[in-house]
Amino acid sequence: MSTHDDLRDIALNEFAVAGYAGTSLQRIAELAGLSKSSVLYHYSSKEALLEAAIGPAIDKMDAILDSVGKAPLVDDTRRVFIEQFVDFLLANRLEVHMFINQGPGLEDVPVIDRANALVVKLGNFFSSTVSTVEDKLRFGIALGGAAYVLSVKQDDSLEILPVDEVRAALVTIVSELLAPVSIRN
Amino acid sequence: MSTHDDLRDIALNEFAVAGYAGTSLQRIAELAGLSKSSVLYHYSSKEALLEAAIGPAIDKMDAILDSVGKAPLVDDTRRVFIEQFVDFLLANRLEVHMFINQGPGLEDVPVIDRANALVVKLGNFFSSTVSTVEDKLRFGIALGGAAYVLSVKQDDSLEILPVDEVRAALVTIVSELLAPVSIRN
DNA sequence: ACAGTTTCTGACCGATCGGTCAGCTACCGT
DNA sequence: ACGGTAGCTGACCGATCGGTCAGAAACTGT
Repeated sequence: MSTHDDLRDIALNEFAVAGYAGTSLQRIAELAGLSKSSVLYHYSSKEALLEAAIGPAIDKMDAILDSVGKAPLVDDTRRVFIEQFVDFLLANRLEVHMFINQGPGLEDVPVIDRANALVVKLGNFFSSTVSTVEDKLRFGIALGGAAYVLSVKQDDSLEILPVDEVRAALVTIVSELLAPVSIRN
Repeated sequence: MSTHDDLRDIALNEFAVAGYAGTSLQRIAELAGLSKSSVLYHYSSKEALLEAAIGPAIDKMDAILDSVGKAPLVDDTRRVFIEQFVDFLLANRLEVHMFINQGPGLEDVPVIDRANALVVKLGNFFSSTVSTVEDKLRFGIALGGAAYVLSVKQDDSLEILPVDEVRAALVTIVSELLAPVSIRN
């Protein structure tokens, strides 16, 4: 893998675990075995590094939302979307954990604005069909809960578990959480 | 309210939204209408401020866990514990959100070690009865999801909702997530 | 062998960080 | 009226922050 991509991966990992503000360019440089100057050669600023770290994931999720369209979630459409959603979470767990938990408090950063807009978009997507207090909470718990459980995955014994099993369990749980009232009983 | 308590509340709020590393003593001082020196008069260090902000909540949750004892969660015991748990989350949403999401990455800070130990203790508490992959995920989603949804509560329209309704919905959802397999069907 | 480009570096910059300290101000009991 | 203490402040400290810049080093095609 190229030095450029190495830096992006290292930065993403550090941003997710220590926070954007809590991660220094010096620290990233040390982890990459480079000098701070070299990091700034590959990325013109700390913000550019953040953009490279979480920007693509935001674009991907945006694409998923657009492809599903504005149609209400019923039957197969709902099941397919949830599977896409879970796959996205599995492939981009650190990114999601980042802009879920650091989105507020990092305002005035362009890429963070996109991230926050994405979360709002996700919320509107679900609340288009339901909007009771409980259903709002259900959506938030599914999103924040999945992001959390996948972000600490590496610390627990969960890391060595087969991905397929985790995916299946996640689909089950998220489906249960997001099931419309008409189906829930 | 006293200046001392004011500072603790302001710090907790800023730590939760901007992160511990992302919050400067200068910022806290400005929000309190004081100088940085005054902040350090009331609290001897930034770490002491963190301890005051989240320490009490950790002690409270510890007490709850101890009072329930090591008995497996069955029948009424389980229901009572979940209600206590939800009430704790509602009363300490910022604290929980903090040491859930900033626990890793803030090592070497004494009070954070206590927080991390608490999360592990919580995990063991639930996995004493069940330990399948799905059940581990269910616990994590309930904990991380509830912490997330309550921490962003203020941004959404959720803020003005009656507390009772939120509490009831949370109890329902958490119970559903943490229900043992024998009950789930 | 040489010129050109990419990669990388140390020295340096102003700003801000957490924290110390001497001293100012305001209120309190006597 | 006065000494003591609690609250608060600006000046200052060394360290670290993100970022700039001139140039060394390494690799390229010819």
